[in-house]
Amino acid sequence: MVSRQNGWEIGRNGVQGVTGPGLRERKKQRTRDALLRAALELFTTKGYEETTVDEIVEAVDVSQRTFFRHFAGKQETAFAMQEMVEERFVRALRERPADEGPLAALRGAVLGSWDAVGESIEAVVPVELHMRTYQMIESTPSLLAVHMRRSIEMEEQIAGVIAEREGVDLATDPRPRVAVAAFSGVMRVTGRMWGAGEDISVESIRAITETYLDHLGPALAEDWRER
Amino acid sequence: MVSRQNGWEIGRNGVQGVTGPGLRERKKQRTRDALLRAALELFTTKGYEETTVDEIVEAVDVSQRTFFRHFAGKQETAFAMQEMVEERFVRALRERPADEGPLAALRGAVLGSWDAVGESIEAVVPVELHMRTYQMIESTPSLLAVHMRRSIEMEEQIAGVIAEREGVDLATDPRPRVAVAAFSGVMRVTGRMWGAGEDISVESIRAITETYLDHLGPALAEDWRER
DNA sequence: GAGGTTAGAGTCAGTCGCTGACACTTGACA
DNA sequence: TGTCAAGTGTCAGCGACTGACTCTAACCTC
Repeated sequence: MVSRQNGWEIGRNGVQGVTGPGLRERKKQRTRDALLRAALELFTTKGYEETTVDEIVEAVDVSQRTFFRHFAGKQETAFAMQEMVEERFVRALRERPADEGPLAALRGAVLGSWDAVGESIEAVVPVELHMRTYQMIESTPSLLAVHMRRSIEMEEQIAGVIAEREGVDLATDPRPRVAVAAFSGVMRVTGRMWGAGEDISVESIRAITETYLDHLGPALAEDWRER
Repeated sequence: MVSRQNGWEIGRNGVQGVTGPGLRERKKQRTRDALLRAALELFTTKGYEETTVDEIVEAVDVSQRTFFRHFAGKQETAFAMQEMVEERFVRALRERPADEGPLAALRGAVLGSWDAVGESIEAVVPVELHMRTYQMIESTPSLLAVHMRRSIEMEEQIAGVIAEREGVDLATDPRPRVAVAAFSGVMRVTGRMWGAGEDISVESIRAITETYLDHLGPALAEDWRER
């Protein structure tokens, strides 16, 4: 089956016209969410490498095969929430006022999406679990690796949005990619610094983000001594 | 055994005092180099994921266990050369004149180490094979992920060197990390652009590196329209 | 409401990356 | 020359993941 975003059957069953997802669909989603919660809970308590897929499926009481039908791999579960957040960020960036410069828009979008992160997430897993997951990713080498790759895939996407906003050609003008690369570099340091600290709150990472972005300009000045 | 960098036995056997590595050591090194060459050759011809460890050891005619005694994993073989290059870069950075600013020093070091890359490498594998390996890493998702993680580990190290050079405190001043993050971001875009092109030469990547670094300043200007 | 269709889940067997334990061979050194 | 141990081989086993097949129950049609 070509599963659509939400798998909604539109205007089919019954006389009501548009209905919600059917029982089958709901059951499927419930299984997926249960697997996800169980996985993240296990990862954050006993560690990612120390958690086997068998343990996850045992906690939800489904077969291993079912796990691999919902997720391409063990890793994918760790980034399921991350994916939602990133989607939100890109949308926020597209909606920034057109008169903002590239860096101002990026800054606005990232801070804005931190503010709104709670709502989208809580529907699937507790926000606190998501935050612990983020920290776990930062401190687990194999996940950190995937995290980095995902972030450069994001960079390409974001560079496209910036190029569009600024009306420049991505193929010939290196500035969108360079600006986004520098910005993302700072974002990554931010995440790492936050993960290394004790304060796991959303407010904390928001504050760190702001501080580090403020330093981007000065850091690139040629001589740091005469600031 | 605690294998040292080169495993040289100093001032032991015979009357000559300082001698080269013994027969055992040489044999070991030969096995390792053979495994490395075979692995990279297979990776670059039939693809990383499509190459099994069994195929590599078969090509060299040793047991699988031997492979895993020389390399922590299949991935490690893909980055063995990379490691040499990075070592060289850090050394080059430390040796930059003290009056250069942070970005100038980074730029000088990276361009300088591209120039010198050939010699260190050719001793183990043909430079052309190394270049193809680099391209393969860029185009293989799982390797790209590891590559990214390695590069942020490098960032931390480089930030330390920069902080030292500039006489600032890494613990309280975010500028070293921010500058290095921005610089590394650009370096990564550079590698990706090079990998996507057709020209696999060292000259090519050197030229791209220079071009992109030139754009770092302008790209961070607030308004691109009035440059 | 009966009956055919099919998506989702289970079972099983097998591949690949990787590790621990143990035995063997052969350089290294006294 | 004999002892020691580094480097290798063999074997058994774990964990992630896949393909092929079967079964169940939600579904859609009539």
